[in-house]
Amino acid sequence: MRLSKLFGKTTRTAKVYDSVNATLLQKAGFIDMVMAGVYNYLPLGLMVLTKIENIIREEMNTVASEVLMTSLSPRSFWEQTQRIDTVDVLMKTSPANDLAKQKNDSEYILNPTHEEMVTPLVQKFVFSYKDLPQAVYQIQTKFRNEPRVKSGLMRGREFRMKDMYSFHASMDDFKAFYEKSKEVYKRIFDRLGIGKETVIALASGGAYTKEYSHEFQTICETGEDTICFDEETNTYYNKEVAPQEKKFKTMRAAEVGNIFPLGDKFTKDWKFSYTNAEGKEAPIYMGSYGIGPSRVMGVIVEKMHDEAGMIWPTSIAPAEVYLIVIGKEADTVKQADALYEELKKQGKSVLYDDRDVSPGQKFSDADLIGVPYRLVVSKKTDGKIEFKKRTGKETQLVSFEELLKLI
RNA sequence: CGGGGCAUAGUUCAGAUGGCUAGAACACACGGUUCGGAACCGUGAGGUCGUGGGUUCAAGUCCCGCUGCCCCGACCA
Repeated sequence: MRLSKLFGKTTRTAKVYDSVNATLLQKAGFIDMVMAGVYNYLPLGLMVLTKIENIIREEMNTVASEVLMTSLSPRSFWEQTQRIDTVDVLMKTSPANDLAKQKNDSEYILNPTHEEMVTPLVQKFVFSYKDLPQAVYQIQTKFRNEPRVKSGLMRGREFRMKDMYSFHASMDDFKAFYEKSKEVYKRIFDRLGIGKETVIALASGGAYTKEYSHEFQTICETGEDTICFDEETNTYYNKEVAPQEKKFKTMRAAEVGNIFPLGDKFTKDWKFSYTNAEGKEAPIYMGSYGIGPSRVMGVIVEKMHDEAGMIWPTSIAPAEVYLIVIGKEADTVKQADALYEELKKQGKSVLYDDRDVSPGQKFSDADLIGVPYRLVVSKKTDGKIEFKKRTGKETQLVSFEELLKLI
């Protein structure tokens, strides 16, 4: 798309935050803070978020069905599982006025997670062993009233989450699916460009199971978690559950995903069971599997940037190439316009910097926005195209055919 | 939830010890010059200094409450 037509702008006077992702994403016009931990996504930021979510979606579709559940839930659902008072990040609505108060109890929950929603939903369609297993997922906005938000997109009060829930007729079936989900998650993080630095760490399984849960932790200096690596057993632990030994190598990491066994906690609360092949009632076992796309976006900025700006992996960059035109001579503009159209025809996504601003600003913004390849067309390139990688220093003059081989 | 800091133009900020007819840069508008690393010159528009009280001849500046934001810690199915 043409930058002259794109809503949003880079700015020189952005506030410098402690976290790089909050600073750079706002400076580059990807996001806009509304209040602590709550951000608008502007076009460039939404492009990245959408690409992240689509990669997750493609991989999740291999093991589950996508649904979209509501953001609001009735208070009674949370009373059913007795989490109305124990989950302290719950955001509750207050009655709008006295009239609303008369009509109903007027208090709703803005869902921080969806076990309370998905269990009764699946219960409506599953009765027999023939209906199991089931796995559904959604990608949606979640609300958590965190006592302290911090670090830009890495911990907010409103954030994006992919959450999957699986339902099984037996523990064995659950375990097999749980292992399979790990493989799916690995593929997702590989495609997002952080696979090599993302490890699986054992973590607390929470209140409903004695087993460990598994966190997908991306090694990151500015992450909130500390993980420990046991070289003998080749195992990572979240520090919270690491055995009390001092032999571990510890490092900082950011939790980008978490999968955990739920046992029959929720299915029991909802009296959700099935009829087995012998005609007898049997318990249903559940698992829950999360990835935070907005947090992933923040973590990737934390890990991949330099003093000039962000450096996006190709798979989630807002575009593949950043095309700069310098000068207003008819020939130059014509060549740049034609190149833009040709690249689009070839299926390339292009940010075309056709703005009436100085060359210096275009170069600077290209680095800040951080798409993988930069192209320049000017009087100096003399009918050819200057090519440069965001991560490289040297430029080269190429023809259109040569360019297609490079990108 | 504890501790520290901050709140002034669209944005980022400067305004010691009270004297303000409140400034700068960036952004914006107009004119001109310029076109390979956030160009330059000129002109202009833009503010009830977060909010409610208080002290004072006088409050952006001092005191108290409230609200919001940033940072540290606790917390984080």
